[in-house]
Amino acid sequence: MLLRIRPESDEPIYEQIIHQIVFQVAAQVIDNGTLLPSIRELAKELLVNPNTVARAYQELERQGILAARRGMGMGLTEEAGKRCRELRAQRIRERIGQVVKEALHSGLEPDVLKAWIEDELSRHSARTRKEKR
Amino acid sequence: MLLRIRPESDEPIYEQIIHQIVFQVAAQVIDNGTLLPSIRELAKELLVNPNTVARAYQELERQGILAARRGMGMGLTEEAGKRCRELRAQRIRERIGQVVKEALHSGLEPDVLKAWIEDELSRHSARTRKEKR
DNA sequence: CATACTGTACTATGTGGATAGTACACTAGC
DNA sequence: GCTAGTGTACTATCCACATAGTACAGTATG
Repeated sequence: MLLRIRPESDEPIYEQIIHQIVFQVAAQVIDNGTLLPSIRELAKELLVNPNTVARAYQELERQGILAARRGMGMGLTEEAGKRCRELRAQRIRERIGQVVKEALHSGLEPDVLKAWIEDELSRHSARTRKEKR
Repeated sequence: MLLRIRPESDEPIYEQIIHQIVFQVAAQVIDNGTLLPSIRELAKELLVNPNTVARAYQELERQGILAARRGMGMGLTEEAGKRCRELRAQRIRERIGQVVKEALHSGLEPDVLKAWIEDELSRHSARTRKEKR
């Protein structure tokens, strides 16, 4: 499982883990029923404390995306795909709304904002077409 | 000066103060050369600790937007307008880029993303046309 | 000059995120 | 049954943000 953690980010590490797993499940990079790496294993891979991974896993379990299997690890639920797509939509729409609201509220002309959005859209979709990074 | 502080936000209070002042200067709601409310005064108005306001003012001074006038308060620089418009563009473009990158990287179809953006754009520009909230 | 305001600089406390380390109960696999 | 791995639950420490309170140097204003 490929996760990119930025310790210096404003977003807490345990939330980065949560949302990146949610996004990968939504993108079907990880399929329903898959067994995720154990807390200690993922912690070692991400150079992060096991407690931090445990907190992320607990939150995902609370939302019905993960289910604990003692002695084996944490597995994805059957509803994981559906729920993750819902969460992805919720997160993205909320963040778009924040930026747009903030930008217009700051007196920025809507045309300029739309131009910037188009710019970023083409920039990142160009990268997506070729490879991931 | 109208600032809306959300103590429960992920964004630290002192950063909220900074970026809201920057945005209002960029929008020319506050003109160059204006004298801002004193640290203690603004702190009382925002129901926030004076130290928090002081930290925001110090950062704005460090960026050449504010200048301290002992006994009077903090006043906007002559370059304040220009610098604040630069900072506004930087902040907005960066946040747009993050959301777009995240969304496309999560396997979301570009068409869906564009639809969501159009939705939020029309929603908030409708509000802007009438009043602020 | 005297007062009241200004910004600035401290110390101390509380909270949440993150780390470190330990311990316990459960289970797959040999 | 044993071992090694699993999730879970603690305690302790560190750091940043925010708060509370005090003190000091400079200045506008009377």
